[in-house]
Amino acid sequence: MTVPIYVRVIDTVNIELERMPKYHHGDLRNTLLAIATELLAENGVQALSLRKMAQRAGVSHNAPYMHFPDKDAVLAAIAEEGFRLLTVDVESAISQAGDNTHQQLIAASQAYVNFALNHSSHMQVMFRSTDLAKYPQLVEASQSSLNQLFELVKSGQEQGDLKSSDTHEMTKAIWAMVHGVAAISIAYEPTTLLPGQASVEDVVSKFVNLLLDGLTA
Amino acid sequence: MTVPIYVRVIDTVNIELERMPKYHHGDLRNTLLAIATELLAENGVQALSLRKMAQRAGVSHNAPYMHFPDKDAVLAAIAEEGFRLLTVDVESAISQAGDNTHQQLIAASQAYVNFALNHSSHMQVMFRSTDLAKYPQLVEASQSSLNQLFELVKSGQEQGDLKSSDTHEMTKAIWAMVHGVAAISIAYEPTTLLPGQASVEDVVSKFVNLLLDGLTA
DNA sequence: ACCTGAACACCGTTCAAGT
DNA sequence: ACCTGAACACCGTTCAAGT
Repeated sequence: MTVPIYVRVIDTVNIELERMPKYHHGDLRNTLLAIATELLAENGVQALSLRKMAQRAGVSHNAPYMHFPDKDAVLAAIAEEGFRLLTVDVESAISQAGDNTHQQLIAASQAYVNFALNHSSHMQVMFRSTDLAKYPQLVEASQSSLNQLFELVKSGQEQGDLKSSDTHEMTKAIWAMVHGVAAISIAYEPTTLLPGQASVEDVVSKFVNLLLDGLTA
Repeated sequence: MTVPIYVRVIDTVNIELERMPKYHHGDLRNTLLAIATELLAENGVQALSLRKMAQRAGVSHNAPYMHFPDKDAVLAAIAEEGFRLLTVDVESAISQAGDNTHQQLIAASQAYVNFALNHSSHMQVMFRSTDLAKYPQLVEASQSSLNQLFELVKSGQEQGDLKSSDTHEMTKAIWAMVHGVAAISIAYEPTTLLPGQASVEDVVSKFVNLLLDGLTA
């Protein structure tokens, strides 16, 4: 008999259809964060709403409050994830560059700016001003990203490629320069910093070289 | 008879009270922008709403639409005003510094970062990503702010204080560095870039000097 | 514990209507 | 031309209630 089997299949499908949208989300928190990243890429930070996230996850509009105290906390979690993604990109760029300090610094900087341009909404969330005291994990994620650069600078100093002035200061000066390029490029189109037809990579490399070589005659 | 006079005074007051909140706003557009600046300083960019602006101006919640097509345009006008305020601050700092190029550059950079910290919400609006093609006046205001720095760099080059490489590139490299310091300081507390008890001015001066002197050994 | 539905106070924006 | 009031579709957040 094929009919009973057919019925049973339909039954299973119905159970799935009824249960999927309610309750049993294996990991709603991470699902929501993944959806947030999608929505950010699609419509920008302005259009990101908890209600839309919940809708796309197939849960009620206040299910997110089971996992986050408020929208601010969601944004902090998104930012945290952003720093991890950024760190991966930068790390990969560094390891693919040669063992030359200058090359590594430029590769890391280019990766940073490319990440900023390819995930500009995510970047805006990462550098939105917020109460850091409330989100220690966010601070940790951002610091570990910065630490990457610190190690690069330190080894550059040890190899005699960079001046031996304060490593932290030097690291932060590079970070500021590269972040400035990223922030301006996001807000004012990359062409604001480009002279003509140059690529973003060219500009980053030029600016970092200016920093390395100095401006004073 | 004093009674008629008394009555007439009340009458005038009533006319005032009835007419003030309707119609006759001399310059609602600028009133709204001034109120927006107030609200930004009070509650940050997140809490800035057209309806609140209108309420504080004493007009209906859609009176602003007589002067701006939408909220985006209001933000663009606020940004534009911000660049003008910034330009004034930087200009004043430059003129108060000595005639030494390095001193002037550092003074201008310190003024930039101080403006960013003292008007962080305004700064966020100025560097929010938007469709620049829609707001040519905003582009103009930001470019005139950048032009200030360009002139400084150019005269520094002419006096032999700065290398004679591309003036635009050099200008933008300085801008990126200083803006990076500002952006990071706004998002991650100034202390993120400060070593210990140093002042913002110290940090800016140190970073700009690193750029001027170069990092390469 | 995890999720829902109803409710609240707020948005930006549109539109017909008033002067 | 300039402004209003009512209305719409959206928010974030709270809360009592269901499993």
